[in-house]
Amino acid sequence: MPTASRTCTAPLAPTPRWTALAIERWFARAARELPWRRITATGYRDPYVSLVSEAMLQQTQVSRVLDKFTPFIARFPTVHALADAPEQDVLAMWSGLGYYRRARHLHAAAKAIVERHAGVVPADPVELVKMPGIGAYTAGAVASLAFHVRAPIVDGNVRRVLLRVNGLDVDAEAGESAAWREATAIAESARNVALANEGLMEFGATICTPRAPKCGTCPLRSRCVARAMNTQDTIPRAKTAPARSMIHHLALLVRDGRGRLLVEQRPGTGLWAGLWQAPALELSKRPRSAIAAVREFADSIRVGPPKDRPFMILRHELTHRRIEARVWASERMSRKKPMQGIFLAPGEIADLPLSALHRRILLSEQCSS
DNA sequence: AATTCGGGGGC
DNA sequence: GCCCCAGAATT
Repeated sequence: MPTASRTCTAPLAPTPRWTALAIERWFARAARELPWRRITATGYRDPYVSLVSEAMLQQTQVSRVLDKFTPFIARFPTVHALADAPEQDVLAMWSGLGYYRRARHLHAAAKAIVERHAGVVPADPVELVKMPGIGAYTAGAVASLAFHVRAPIVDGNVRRVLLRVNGLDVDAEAGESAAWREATAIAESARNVALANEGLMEFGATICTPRAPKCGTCPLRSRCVARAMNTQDTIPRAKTAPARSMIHHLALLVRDGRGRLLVEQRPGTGLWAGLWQAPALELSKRPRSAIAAVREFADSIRVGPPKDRPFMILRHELTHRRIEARVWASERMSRKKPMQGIFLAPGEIADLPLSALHRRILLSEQCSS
């Protein structure tokens, strides 16, 4: 028996090869069936489908994307169909997913693929990353998952998994470059890079979760440094949250004689750029008198006076803002000064690109009428 | 390097 | 309430 027993030695981190093979083995058995994972006659998945799903999945959970993905592909089945579609149609199919810039970028990327690559999605991540809305992650994902190119990918899941397995007790930002180095080594040593890459993400989403990771059934636990040192719950370290500003919306619901609702389009930049909504006054402070403000607003857009009280108050939270919307029903429109604007019937409103906030406003008025 | 861009799930 | 999510572009 050795006299110098090792009682408190840090465990040895696994090699990239070991991690890749363990993840591949696990994923081959545990993969969820998702609509964008279907294999075509080529033996690989449709790269256009991969491109759409990866754009939708940016900062968006799988369960959210499931509702929107199939209708989107049905409406725009090919890269040509998407490239030829009006932007408003693309936004309408994206409505409710958030981060609408992604939809515009995806649309622009489809046009670029048609114009510069004869309508064929490139397999080279160096080419992919030149397209609007495609960064290092999405380029690597399309290249590796749809073409089996040995390109690395690091998303929030992969970063967390690799930091934990290697016991790097840092915050997510500090661990970014280390995660890319490790992901590169994994992609290069994997047996099947598509299985290894997608498996790492799935593993992070279902086993090595942000909170309460399932270490008891983890296929990596024999070699996981975080598990051995009981740091799995603190990796990656949290960062301080940004302050949130308050915005007050005073929205008006205006109907014409046929019961249609007035809508306006937001400016081309900033929050909910180019999306449609009920006409609204937006204030950075709570108004001294909301009713006075909304009366003045109604007069300025030439509609009849609002009722005395809002019929609905909605609260909506975004990452950097918190929005309180008070919604007034306006009385009839002024006949003397007929206002100009766009009125839409309920069925037509359903086809507009609307933020979740204004969808709630407009649809609830449709229901209450 | 820090901010902006949505919306919702999970605890 | 807080953190996070198959991130990317802009400042």
